[in-house]
Amino acid sequence: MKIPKPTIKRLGLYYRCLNRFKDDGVNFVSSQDIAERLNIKPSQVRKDLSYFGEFGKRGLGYNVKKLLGEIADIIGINKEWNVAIIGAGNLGTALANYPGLPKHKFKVVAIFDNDREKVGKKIAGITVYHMSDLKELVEKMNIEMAVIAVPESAAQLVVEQIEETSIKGIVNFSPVKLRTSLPVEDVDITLSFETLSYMIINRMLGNEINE
Amino acid sequence: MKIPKPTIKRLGLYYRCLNRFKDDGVNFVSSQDIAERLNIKPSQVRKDLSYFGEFGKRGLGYNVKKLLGEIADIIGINKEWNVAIIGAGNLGTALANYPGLPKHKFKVVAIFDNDREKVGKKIAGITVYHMSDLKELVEKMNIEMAVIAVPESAAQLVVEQIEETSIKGIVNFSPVKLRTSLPVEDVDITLSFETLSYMIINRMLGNEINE
DNA sequence: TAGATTGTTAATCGATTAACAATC
DNA sequence: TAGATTGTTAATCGATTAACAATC
Repeated sequence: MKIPKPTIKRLGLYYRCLNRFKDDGVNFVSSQDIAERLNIKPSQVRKDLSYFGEFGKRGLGYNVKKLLGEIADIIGINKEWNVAIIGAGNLGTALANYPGLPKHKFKVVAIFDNDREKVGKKIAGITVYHMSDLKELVEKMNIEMAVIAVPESAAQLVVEQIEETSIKGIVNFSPVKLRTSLPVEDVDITLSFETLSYMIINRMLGNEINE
Repeated sequence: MKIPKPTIKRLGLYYRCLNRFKDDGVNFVSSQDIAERLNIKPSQVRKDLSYFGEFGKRGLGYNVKKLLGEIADIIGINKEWNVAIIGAGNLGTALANYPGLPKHKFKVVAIFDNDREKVGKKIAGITVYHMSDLKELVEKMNIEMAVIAVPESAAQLVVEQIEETSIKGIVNFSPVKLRTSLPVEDVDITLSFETLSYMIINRMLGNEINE
């Protein structure tokens, strides 16, 4: 079955939201409860979940812990992912230090850079290796995801080096459309600033904006 | 008129793409040329632009420099935006150092933090101030955008402090749905990793994925 | 003029929402 | 059983795409 991309994004949001409920000691939630917190419609929640199975009990709602497990299975965060950061600059350093990643089962196990000066150093306790060792270490360390945190000019080249390895997907922080057959998630920071810029201006002009 | 949100995002992509054409010395491009580079349909490009005016010449295409100017006007990057980063941790530091922001007219002019240890220091040449000075400095420095780069637990509190000032919009790096009437752009890093996780697993399972 | 490409309308596609029978 | 809430279908809404007359 064809699953809408927005549904996948929301699954991540449901997961987070359910964790809050769990922390609050809540055992059962309704689609209504979830929807309220996320500012969406209850039927959206039920529809999204229904793509993957029947997780609720009519009249009762969803068992929080059980649903957390189901969603973790669906999005694949029931296991730990080994991640390599490519680029030991500011962004790479920030991501290596970012506590949100290990907290969510994404473990940065290696950093790669082309600068021999940086190789051998440690960032957030993680060793920086030279790009030429990428293939070897990906196999050895069982790395499945790569983060592209290099300048725009180097991004496509890095992709080609990644494709030589068994890495299965890329989170791309560079503002370039990558040419690759691997799955890519773009995190486009300047685009977010530009969108905000548009929203501010048009709010000031009193124009209508969608969502 | 109601403009689709995806249209705004694409406007930013067109802008980038046109800059590449300009750098290559190209003077006129067709919707086809732009669409090819971005992997979308030419009619999408024309439709997006048509929300805002008639910028092309039939039979000829679009004047690259003129269209760059038009898009800059639309998304509001014909002027420089003064930006404050809230949170002088790793992420805040990375953003302060990120060359993509000033390059795109977003100038980080101040960093704010609650930690007295950090106040007075400089990051990427930008002074770190104490949160209690936010309101005063926002007025003095004419700051219009805030970047939330604080831990999840502090995010909503920061929003309330921002709302006391004349700041007009927020780029939010914390994984929390902010309650505010200001325009917010969320940059949800862990959600991107989770989406990639889903895509990898389902590609391996041979499932269909949308887009 | 002939060829090319726009701007726009209408058709299609996909995602969200309302409604409700099923059932805990 | 009565009340609540699911899972799912059908209706609606919104965004993308194809098609083509207008026109450079």
